[in-house]
Amino acid sequence: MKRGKTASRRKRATYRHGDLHRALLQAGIELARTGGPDAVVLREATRRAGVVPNAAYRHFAGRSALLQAVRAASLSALAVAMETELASLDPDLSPADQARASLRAIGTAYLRFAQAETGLFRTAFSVPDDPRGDEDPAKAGSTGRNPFQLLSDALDRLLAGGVLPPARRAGAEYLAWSAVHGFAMLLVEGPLRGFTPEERQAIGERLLAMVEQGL
Amino acid sequence: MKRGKTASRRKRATYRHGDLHRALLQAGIELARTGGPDAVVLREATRRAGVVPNAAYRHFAGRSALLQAVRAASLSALAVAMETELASLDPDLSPADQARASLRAIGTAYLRFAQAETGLFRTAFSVPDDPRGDEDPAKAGSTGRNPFQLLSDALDRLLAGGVLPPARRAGAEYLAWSAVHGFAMLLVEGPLRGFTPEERQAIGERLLAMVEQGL
DNA sequence: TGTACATCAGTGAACGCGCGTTCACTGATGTAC
DNA sequence: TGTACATCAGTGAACGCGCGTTCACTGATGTAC
Repeated sequence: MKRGKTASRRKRATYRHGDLHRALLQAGIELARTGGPDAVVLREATRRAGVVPNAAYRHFAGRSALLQAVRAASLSALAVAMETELASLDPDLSPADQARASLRAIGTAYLRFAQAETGLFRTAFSVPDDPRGDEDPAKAGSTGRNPFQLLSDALDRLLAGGVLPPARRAGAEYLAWSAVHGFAMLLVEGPLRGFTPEERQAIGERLLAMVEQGL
Repeated sequence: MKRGKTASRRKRATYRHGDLHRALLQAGIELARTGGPDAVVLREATRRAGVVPNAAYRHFAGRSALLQAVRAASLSALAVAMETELASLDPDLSPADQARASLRAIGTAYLRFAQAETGLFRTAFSVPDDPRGDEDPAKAGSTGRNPFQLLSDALDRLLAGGVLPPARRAGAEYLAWSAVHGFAMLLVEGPLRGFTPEERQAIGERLLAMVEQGL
Protein backbone atom coordinates (compact mmCIF):
# COMPACT_ATOMS: atom_id res chain seq x y z
CA MET A 1 0.00 0.00 0.00
CA LYS A 2 2.35 2.75 1.24
CA ARG A 3 1.62 5.18 -1.54
CA GLY A 4 2.98 8.66 -1.95
CA LYS A 5 6.71 8.66 -1.66
CA THR A 6 7.72 5.86 -3.96
CA ALA A 7 4.68 6.13 -6.19
CA SER A 8 4.87 9.81 -6.91
CA ARG A 9 8.64 9.83 -7.14
CA ARG A 10 8.39 7.19 -9.86
CA LYS A 11 5.99 9.39 -11.76
CA ARG A 12 8.61 12.03 -12.34
CA ALA A 13 10.01 11.43 -15.84
CA THR A 14 13.20 13.33 -15.28
CA TYR A 15 15.75 13.32 -12.51
CA ARG A 16 15.13 17.01 -11.98
CA HIS A 17 11.76 17.98 -10.66
CA GLY A 18 11.16 20.98 -12.85
CA ASP A 19 9.52 23.40 -10.47
CA LEU A 20 10.07 22.16 -6.97
CA HIS A 21 9.84 25.57 -5.35
CA ARG A 22 6.35 25.99 -6.69
CA ALA A 23 5.39 22.42 -5.84
CA LEU A 24 6.55 22.76 -2.25
CA LEU A 25 4.71 26.03 -1.80
CA GLN A 26 1.60 24.50 -3.29
CA ALA A 27 1.86 21.49 -1.00
CA GLY A 28 2.40 23.81 1.95
CA ILE A 29 -0.73 25.77 1.09
CA GLU A 30 -2.68 22.55 0.83
CA LEU A 31 -1.42 21.47 4.25
CA ALA A 32 -2.32 24.83 5.76
CA ARG A 33 -5.73 24.68 4.16
CA THR A 34 -6.46 21.41 5.89
CA GLY A 35 -4.75 21.76 9.22
CA GLY A 36 -3.67 25.34 9.81
CA PRO A 37 -0.15 26.58 10.43
CA ASP A 38 0.99 23.61 12.50
CA ALA A 39 0.21 21.29 9.64
CA VAL A 40 2.79 22.95 7.43
CA VAL A 41 5.48 20.32 7.86
CA LEU A 42 8.57 20.26 5.69
CA ARG A 43 8.81 16.51 5.35
CA GLU A 44 5.16 16.18 4.37
CA ALA A 45 5.50 18.90 1.75
CA THR A 46 8.45 17.10 0.16
CA ARG A 47 6.54 13.82 0.30
CA ARG A 48 3.70 15.42 -1.63
CA ALA A 49 6.10 16.86 -4.12
CA GLY A 50 7.52 13.38 -4.64
CA VAL A 51 10.95 14.34 -3.45
CA VAL A 52 13.37 13.43 -0.69
CA PRO A 53 13.08 15.52 2.52
CA ASN A 54 16.27 17.49 2.29
CA ALA A 55 15.59 18.53 -1.29
CA ALA A 56 13.48 21.31 0.17
CA TYR A 57 16.63 23.04 1.36
CA ARG A 58 17.52 23.98 -2.21
CA HIS A 59 14.44 26.21 -2.25
CA PHE A 60 13.68 27.25 1.30
CA ALA A 61 16.02 28.06 4.14
CA GLY A 62 14.02 25.78 6.42
CA ARG A 63 10.56 25.02 7.67
CA SER A 64 9.87 28.52 8.86
CA ALA A 65 10.74 30.00 5.48
CA LEU A 66 8.19 27.73 3.85
CA LEU A 67 5.60 28.64 6.45
CA GLN A 68 6.31 32.30 5.84
CA ALA A 69 5.64 31.86 2.13
CA VAL A 70 2.40 30.01 2.85
CA ARG A 71 1.30 32.83 5.13
CA ALA A 72 1.90 35.40 2.43
CA ALA A 73 -0.17 33.32 0.02
CA SER A 74 -2.96 33.11 2.58
CA LEU A 75 -3.06 36.86 3.03
CA SER A 76 -3.07 37.30 -0.70
CA ALA A 77 -6.02 34.93 -1.03
CA LEU A 78 -7.90 36.95 1.57
CA ALA A 79 -7.16 40.16 -0.31
CA VAL A 80 -8.50 38.59 -3.49
CA ALA A 81 -11.68 37.55 -1.69
CA MET A 82 -12.16 41.14 -0.54
CA GLU A 83 -11.55 42.51 -3.99
CA THR A 84 -14.09 40.14 -5.46
CA GLU A 85 -16.68 41.21 -2.92
CA LEU A 86 -15.94 44.87 -3.59
CA ALA A 87 -16.22 44.40 -7.34
CA SER A 88 -19.77 43.16 -6.98
CA LEU A 89 -21.03 46.41 -5.47
CA ASP A 90 -23.57 48.56 -7.22
CA PRO A 91 -21.58 51.44 -8.78
CA ASP A 92 -24.61 53.75 -8.93
CA LEU A 93 -24.86 54.34 -5.20
CA SER A 94 -24.17 57.72 -3.67
CA PRO A 95 -20.61 58.12 -2.40
CA ALA A 96 -21.81 57.79 1.18
CA ASP A 97 -23.78 54.61 0.49
CA GLN A 98 -20.97 53.32 -1.64
CA ALA A 99 -18.58 53.83 1.25
CA ARG A 100 -20.84 52.10 3.72
CA ALA A 101 -21.35 49.21 1.34
CA SER A 102 -17.65 48.76 0.79
CA LEU A 103 -16.91 48.53 4.50
CA ARG A 104 -19.59 45.88 4.79
CA ALA A 105 -18.17 44.09 1.79
CA ILE A 106 -14.76 43.95 3.44
CA GLY A 107 -16.28 42.55 6.59
CA THR A 108 -18.41 40.06 4.77
CA ALA A 109 -15.49 38.82 2.73
CA TYR A 110 -13.42 38.45 5.88
CA LEU A 111 -16.04 36.36 7.64
CA ARG A 112 -16.74 34.26 4.58
CA PHE A 113 -13.08 33.61 3.99
CA ALA A 114 -12.55 32.62 7.60
CA GLN A 115 -15.31 30.06 7.34
CA ALA A 116 -14.64 28.76 3.85
CA GLU A 117 -10.85 28.66 4.19
CA THR A 118 -10.42 28.14 7.89
CA GLY A 119 -6.95 26.69 7.65
CA LEU A 120 -5.61 29.48 5.47
CA PHE A 121 -7.30 32.08 7.65
CA ARG A 122 -5.69 30.68 10.79
CA THR A 123 -2.37 30.54 9.01
CA ALA A 124 -2.59 34.11 7.75
CA PHE A 125 -2.75 35.54 11.25
CA SER A 126 -0.79 32.95 13.16
CA VAL A 127 2.37 34.99 13.38
CA PRO A 128 2.97 38.60 14.29
CA ASP A 129 3.36 40.79 11.29
CA ASP A 130 2.70 44.49 11.57
CA PRO A 131 0.42 45.47 8.71
CA ARG A 132 1.40 49.11 8.87
CA GLY A 133 3.70 49.74 5.99
CA ASP A 134 4.08 46.18 4.85
CA GLU A 135 4.35 46.45 1.09
CA ASP A 136 5.19 42.85 0.27
CA PRO A 137 3.28 42.20 -2.98
CA ALA A 138 3.10 38.51 -2.11
CA LYS A 139 0.54 39.44 0.52
CA ALA A 140 -1.60 41.54 -1.79
CA GLY A 141 -4.50 40.78 -4.08
CA SER A 142 -4.73 41.61 -7.75
CA THR A 143 -5.07 45.32 -7.08
CA GLY A 144 -1.75 45.27 -5.26
CA ARG A 145 -3.42 46.16 -1.96
CA ASN A 146 -3.20 43.81 1.01
CA PRO A 147 -6.21 43.11 3.27
CA PHE A 148 -5.34 45.79 5.76
CA GLN A 149 -4.94 48.38 3.04
CA LEU A 150 -8.26 47.43 1.50
CA LEU A 151 -9.90 48.05 4.85
CA SER A 152 -8.14 51.40 5.14
CA ASP A 153 -9.36 52.36 1.68
CA ALA A 154 -12.95 51.61 2.66
CA LEU A 155 -12.62 53.77 5.75
CA ASP A 156 -11.16 56.58 3.67
CA ARG A 157 -14.24 56.40 1.47
CA LEU A 158 -16.44 56.65 4.57
CA LEU A 159 -14.52 59.75 5.55
CA ALA A 160 -14.78 61.27 2.10
CA GLY A 161 -18.50 60.47 1.95
CA GLY A 162 -19.06 62.36 5.15
CA VAL A 163 -20.22 59.25 7.00
CA LEU A 164 -17.27 59.05 9.36
CA PRO A 165 -16.37 62.18 11.35
CA PRO A 166 -12.71 63.14 10.77
CA ALA A 167 -11.97 62.89 14.48
CA ARG A 168 -12.86 59.20 14.40
CA ARG A 169 -10.94 58.21 11.32
CA ALA A 170 -7.55 57.58 12.91
CA GLY A 171 -7.17 54.00 14.07
CA ALA A 172 -10.66 53.05 12.93
CA GLU A 173 -9.06 50.09 11.15
CA TYR A 174 -8.33 48.44 14.44
CA LEU A 175 -11.86 48.81 15.76
CA ALA A 176 -13.49 47.31 12.68
CA TRP A 177 -10.84 44.66 12.32
CA SER A 178 -11.05 43.61 15.95
CA ALA A 179 -14.79 43.07 15.85
CA VAL A 180 -14.78 41.00 12.71
CA HIS A 181 -11.60 39.14 13.58
CA GLY A 182 -12.90 38.20 17.00
CA PHE A 183 -16.10 36.78 15.64
CA ALA A 184 -14.20 34.87 12.99
CA MET A 185 -11.83 33.40 15.56
CA LEU A 186 -14.62 32.37 17.89
CA LEU A 187 -16.40 30.68 15.01
CA VAL A 188 -13.40 29.07 13.47
CA GLU A 189 -11.30 27.66 16.24
CA GLY A 190 -13.13 28.84 19.30
CA PRO A 191 -16.15 28.16 21.43
CA LEU A 192 -18.67 29.22 18.78
CA ARG A 193 -17.78 26.37 16.48
CA GLY A 194 -21.15 24.85 17.16
CA PHE A 195 -23.09 27.74 15.64
CA THR A 196 -25.40 26.87 12.78
CA PRO A 197 -25.00 28.63 9.43
CA GLU A 198 -28.13 30.64 10.20
CA GLU A 199 -26.77 31.83 13.54
CA ARG A 200 -23.46 32.69 11.94
CA GLN A 201 -25.15 34.71 9.24
CA ALA A 202 -27.48 36.56 11.60
CA ILE A 203 -24.88 37.46 14.19
CA GLY A 204 -22.41 38.36 11.47
CA GLU A 205 -24.81 40.89 10.00
CA ARG A 206 -25.59 42.40 13.36
CA LEU A 207 -21.89 42.62 14.09
CA LEU A 208 -21.23 44.59 10.93
CA ALA A 209 -24.15 46.85 11.76
CA MET A 210 -22.72 47.40 15.22
CA VAL A 211 -19.38 48.41 13.76
CA GLU A 212 -20.97 50.78 11.26
CA GLN A 213 -23.06 52.33 13.99
CA GLY A 214 -20.38 52.46 16.63
CA LEU A 215 -17.44 53.66 14.61
CA MET B 1 24.41 20.62 36.49
CA LYS B 2 21.34 18.83 35.17
CA ARG B 3 18.92 20.04 37.80
CA GLY B 4 15.25 19.29 38.01
CA LYS B 5 14.63 15.60 37.75
CA THR B 6 17.17 14.17 40.13
CA ALA B 7 17.43 17.22 42.33
CA SER B 8 13.76 17.72 42.99
CA ARG B 9 13.05 14.03 43.23
CA ARG B 10 15.64 13.81 45.98
CA LYS B 11 13.90 16.61 47.81
CA ARG B 12 10.82 14.54 48.33
CA ALA B 13 11.06 13.13 51.86
CA THR B 14 8.65 10.33 51.30
CA TYR B 15 8.25 7.75 48.55
CA ARG B 16 4.75 9.00 47.90
CA HIS B 17 4.44 12.49 46.55
CA GLY B 18 1.56 13.65 48.65
CA ASP B 19 -0.49 15.66 46.22
CA LEU B 20 0.70 14.84 42.74
CA HIS B 21 -2.59 15.67 41.09
CA ARG B 22 -2.38 19.19 42.35
CA ALA B 23 1.32 19.48 41.57
CA LEU B 24 0.81 18.37 37.98
CA LEU B 25 -2.05 20.76 37.44
CA GLN B 26 -0.01 23.56 38.93
CA ALA B 27 2.93 22.73 36.69
CA GLY B 28 0.58 22.57 33.70
CA ILE B 29 -0.78 26.01 34.52
CA GLU B 30 2.74 27.35 34.79
CA LEU B 31 3.61 25.89 31.41
CA ALA B 32 0.49 27.36 29.83
CA ARG B 33 1.23 30.70 31.40
CA THR B 34 4.60 30.82 29.71
CA GLY B 35 3.97 29.16 26.40
CA GLY B 36 0.28 28.73 25.77
CA PRO B 37 -1.57 25.48 25.17
CA ASP B 38 1.17 23.80 23.14
CA ALA B 39 3.56 24.19 26.03
CA VAL B 40 1.42 21.97 28.25
CA VAL B 41 3.55 18.87 27.90
CA LEU B 42 3.03 15.84 30.10
CA ARG B 43 6.66 14.93 30.52
CA GLU B 44 7.62 18.46 31.44
CA ALA B 45 4.86 18.65 34.01
CA THR B 46 6.08 15.45 35.67
CA ARG B 47 9.64 16.74 35.56
CA ARG B 48 8.55 19.84 37.44
CA ALA B 49 6.66 17.76 39.94
CA GLY B 50 9.82 15.74 40.52
CA VAL B 51 8.28 12.52 39.36
CA VAL B 52 8.79 9.94 36.66
CA PRO B 53 6.82 10.59 33.40
CA ASN B 54 4.31 7.79 33.63
CA ALA B 55 3.36 8.69 37.19
CA ALA B 56 1.04 11.25 35.64
CA TYR B 57 -1.24 8.46 34.48
CA ARG B 58 -2.35 7.80 38.04
CA HIS B 59 -4.00 11.22 38.01
CA PHE B 60 -4.82 12.12 34.42
CA ALA B 61 -6.00 9.92 31.59
CA GLY B 62 -3.37 11.46 29.36
CA ARG B 63 -1.99 14.69 28.08
CA SER B 64 -5.30 15.99 26.81
CA ALA B 65 -6.96 15.45 30.17
CA LEU B 66 -4.29 17.56 31.80
CA LEU B 67 -4.68 20.25 29.16
CA GLN B 68 -8.40 20.22 29.72
CA ALA B 69 -7.90 20.84 33.43
CA VAL B 70 -5.49 23.67 32.72
CA ARG B 71 -8.04 25.24 30.38
CA ALA B 72 -10.70 25.15 33.05
CA ALA B 73 -8.32 26.83 35.47
CA SER B 74 -7.57 29.51 32.89
CA LEU B 75 -11.24 30.27 32.39
CA SER B 76 -11.70 30.41 36.12
CA ALA B 77 -8.85 32.88 36.45
CA LEU B 78 -10.46 35.07 33.81
CA ALA B 79 -13.77 34.95 35.66
CA VAL B 80 -12.03 36.02 38.84
CA ALA B 81 -10.40 38.94 37.02
CA MET B 82 -13.81 40.05 35.83
CA GLU B 83 -15.32 39.72 39.28
CA THR B 84 -12.54 41.81 40.75
CA GLU B 85 -13.08 44.52 38.18
CA LEU B 86 -16.82 44.47 38.81
CA ALA B 87 -16.35 44.68 42.55
CA SER B 88 -14.49 47.96 42.19
CA LEU B 89 -17.45 49.77 40.63
CA ASP B 90 -19.11 52.68 42.36
CA PRO B 91 -22.31 51.24 43.90
CA ASP B 92 -24.05 54.62 43.99
CA LEU B 93 -24.53 54.95 40.26
CA SER B 94 -27.99 54.89 38.70
CA PRO B 95 -29.01 51.45 37.44
CA ALA B 96 -28.43 52.54 33.85
CA ASP B 97 -24.95 53.91 34.55
CA GLN B 98 -24.20 50.94 36.72
CA ALA B 99 -25.12 48.65 33.85
CA ARG B 100 -22.98 50.54 31.38
CA ALA B 101 -20.07 50.53 33.79
CA SER B 102 -20.31 46.82 34.36
CA LEU B 103 -20.19 46.03 30.66
CA ARG B 104 -17.09 48.16 30.38
CA ALA B 105 -15.62 46.47 33.42
CA ILE B 106 -16.09 43.09 31.80
CA GLY B 107 -14.41 44.29 28.64
CA THR B 108 -11.58 45.95 30.49
CA ALA B 109 -10.93 42.87 32.56
CA TYR B 110 -10.90 40.74 29.43
CA LEU B 111 -8.35 42.92 27.67
CA ARG B 112 -6.18 43.25 30.75
CA PHE B 113 -6.22 39.55 31.38
CA ALA B 114 -5.30 38.80 27.78
CA GLN B 115 -2.28 41.06 28.04
CA ALA B 116 -1.17 40.20 31.55
CA GLU B 117 -1.75 36.46 31.25
CA THR B 118 -1.28 35.90 27.56
CA GLY B 119 -0.49 32.22 27.87
CA LEU B 120 -3.51 31.46 30.02
CA PHE B 121 -5.73 33.54 27.78
CA ARG B 122 -4.62 31.68 24.70
CA THR B 123 -5.09 28.40 26.50
CA ALA B 124 -8.57 29.28 27.70
CA PHE B 125 -9.92 29.66 24.19
CA SER B 126 -7.71 27.24 22.34
CA VAL B 127 -10.28 24.51 22.13
CA PRO B 128 -13.93 24.56 21.18
CA ASP B 129 -16.20 24.61 24.12
CA ASP B 130 -19.73 25.89 23.78
CA PRO B 131 -20.29 28.35 26.61
CA ARG B 132 -24.05 28.06 26.42
CA GLY B 133 -25.13 25.92 29.30
CA ASP B 134 -21.68 24.93 30.49
CA GLU B 135 -22.05 24.74 34.24
CA ASP B 136 -18.67 23.29 35.13
CA PRO B 137 -17.72 25.06 38.37
CA ALA B 138 -14.04 24.58 37.56
CA LYS B 139 -14.46 27.24 34.90
CA ALA B 140 -16.16 29.73 37.16
CA GLY B 141 -14.92 32.48 39.44
CA SER B 142 -15.70 32.88 43.09
CA THR B 143 -19.30 33.88 42.38
CA GLY B 144 -19.83 30.60 40.58
CA ARG B 145 -20.35 32.36 37.26
CA ASN B 146 -18.07 31.72 34.32
CA PRO B 147 -16.81 34.51 32.05
CA PHE B 148 -19.58 34.12 29.52
CA GLN B 149 -22.22 34.23 32.23
CA LEU B 150 -20.69 37.34 33.76
CA LEU B 151 -20.97 39.04 30.38
CA SER B 152 -24.59 37.93 30.07
CA ASP B 153 -25.34 39.32 33.52
CA ALA B 154 -23.95 42.70 32.52
CA LEU B 155 -26.10 42.76 29.40
CA ASP B 156 -29.13 41.84 31.46
CA ARG B 157 -28.43 44.86 33.63
CA LEU B 158 -28.25 47.05 30.52
CA LEU B 159 -31.61 45.71 29.52
CA ALA B 160 -33.11 46.27 32.96
CA GLY B 161 -31.64 49.77 33.10
CA GLY B 162 -33.37 50.65 29.86
CA VAL B 163 -30.09 51.20 28.06
CA LEU B 164 -30.40 48.25 25.70
CA PRO B 165 -33.63 47.90 23.69
CA PRO B 166 -35.23 44.49 24.27
CA ALA B 167 -35.09 43.69 20.58
CA ARG B 168 -31.31 43.90 20.68
CA ARG B 169 -30.73 41.87 23.80
CA ALA B 170 -30.71 38.39 22.24
CA GLY B 171 -27.25 37.35 21.13
CA ALA B 172 -25.69 40.61 22.25
CA GLU B 173 -23.09 38.53 24.08
CA TYR B 174 -21.57 37.48 20.81
CA LEU B 175 -21.28 41.00 19.46
CA ALA B 176 -19.54 42.36 22.53
CA TRP B 177 -17.41 39.27 22.95
CA SER B 178 -16.31 39.27 19.31
CA ALA B 179 -15.09 42.84 19.39
CA VAL B 180 -13.10 42.46 22.56
CA HIS B 181 -11.83 39.00 21.73
CA GLY B 182 -10.65 40.08 18.31
CA PHE B 183 -8.68 42.98 19.67
CA ALA B 184 -7.17 40.78 22.34
CA MET B 185 -6.13 38.16 19.82
CA LEU B 186 -4.59 40.69 17.47
CA LEU B 187 -2.63 42.16 20.37
CA VAL B 188 -1.60 38.94 21.93
CA GLU B 189 -0.59 36.59 19.18
CA GLY B 190 -1.39 38.56 16.10
CA PRO B 191 -0.16 41.41 13.97
CA LEU B 192 -0.75 44.09 16.57
CA ARG B 193 1.88 42.73 18.92
CA GLY B 194 3.98 45.75 18.23
CA PHE B 195 1.49 48.20 19.70
CA THR B 196 2.75 50.33 22.53
CA PRO B 197 0.93 50.30 25.87
CA GLU B 198 -0.48 53.73 25.04
CA GLU B 199 -1.86 52.59 21.71
CA ARG B 200 -3.33 49.50 23.34
CA GLN B 201 -5.01 51.55 25.99
CA ALA B 202 -6.39 54.16 23.60
CA ILE B 203 -7.74 51.73 21.03
CA GLY B 204 -9.11 49.51 23.77
CA GLU B 205 -11.16 52.35 25.18
CA ARG B 206 -12.47 53.35 21.80
CA LEU B 207 -13.36 49.76 21.11
CA LEU B 208 -15.44 49.50 24.26
CA ALA B 209 -17.12 52.78 23.38
CA MET B 210 -17.90 51.44 19.93
CA VAL B 211 -19.52 48.35 21.42
CA GLU B 212 -21.58 50.36 23.87
CA GLN B 213 -22.69 52.70 21.10
CA GLY B 214 -23.30 50.07 18.49
CA LEU B 215 -25.05 47.41 20.54
C1' DT C 1 -1.27 -2.33 71.11
C1' DG C 2 0.78 -5.32 67.64
C1' DT C 3 0.99 -7.75 63.29
C1' DA C 4 -0.40 -9.49 58.46
C1' DC C 5 -1.86 -7.98 54.43
C1' DA C 6 -4.16 -5.60 50.49
C1' DT C 7 -3.95 -1.42 48.01
C1' DC C 8 -2.21 1.46 44.72
C1' DA C 9 1.08 5.66 44.02
C1' DG C 10 5.24 6.11 42.07
C1' DT C 11 9.54 3.51 39.64
C1' DG C 12 12.51 1.96 35.84
C1' DA C 13 13.02 0.75 31.35
C1' DA C 14 11.57 0.67 26.98
C1' DC C 15 8.53 1.38 22.51
C1' DG C 16 7.71 3.69 18.20
C1' DC C 17 6.87 8.07 16.17
C1' DG C 18 7.78 11.93 13.07
C1' DC C 19 10.15 15.80 13.09
C1' DG C 20 14.03 19.31 11.28
C1' DT C 21 18.42 19.28 9.72
C1' DT C 22 23.33 17.89 8.09
C1' DC C 23 26.56 15.18 5.30
C1' DA C 24 28.84 13.47 1.29
C1' DC C 25 27.15 11.89 -3.07
C1' DT C 26 25.42 11.59 -8.20
C1' DG C 27 23.88 12.53 -12.46
C1' DA C 28 20.98 15.71 -15.74
C1' DT C 29 21.47 20.06 -17.78
C1' DG C 30 23.27 23.86 -20.40
C1' DT C 31 27.39 26.40 -21.70
C1' DA C 32 32.13 27.30 -23.62
C1' DC C 33 35.10 25.91 -26.83
C1' DT D 1 27.76 20.25 -34.97
C1' DG D 2 30.25 17.84 -31.42
C1' DT D 3 32.54 17.32 -27.06
C1' DA D 4 34.41 18.51 -22.24
C1' DC D 5 33.12 20.30 -18.32
C1' DA D 6 31.15 23.07 -14.47
C1' DT D 7 26.97 23.68 -12.09
C1' DC D 8 23.77 22.57 -8.83
C1' DA D 9 19.01 20.11 -8.12
C1' DG D 10 17.82 16.12 -6.10
C1' DT D 11 19.59 11.47 -3.60
C1' DG D 12 20.57 8.34 0.26
C1' DA D 13 21.65 7.70 4.76
C1' DA D 14 21.92 9.19 9.11
C1' DC D 15 21.73 12.37 13.54
C1' DG D 16 19.58 13.65 17.80
C1' DC D 17 15.40 15.24 19.77
C1' DG D 18 11.41 15.07 22.83
C1' DC D 19 7.20 13.40 22.79
C1' DG D 20 3.04 10.23 24.60
C1' DT D 21 2.28 5.93 26.19
C1' DT D 22 2.76 0.85 27.89
C1' DC D 23 4.81 -2.77 30.74
C1' DA D 24 6.00 -5.30 34.81
C1' DC D 25 7.78 -3.84 39.19
C1' DT D 26 8.28 -2.15 44.32
C1' DG D 27 7.56 -0.40 48.54
C1' DA D 28 4.90 3.10 51.76
C1' DT D 29 0.52 3.44 53.72
C1' DG D 30 -3.58 2.40 56.28
C1' DT D 31 -6.89 -1.14 57.62
C1' DA D 32 -8.68 -5.60 59.61
C1' DC D 33 -7.96 -8.66 62.91
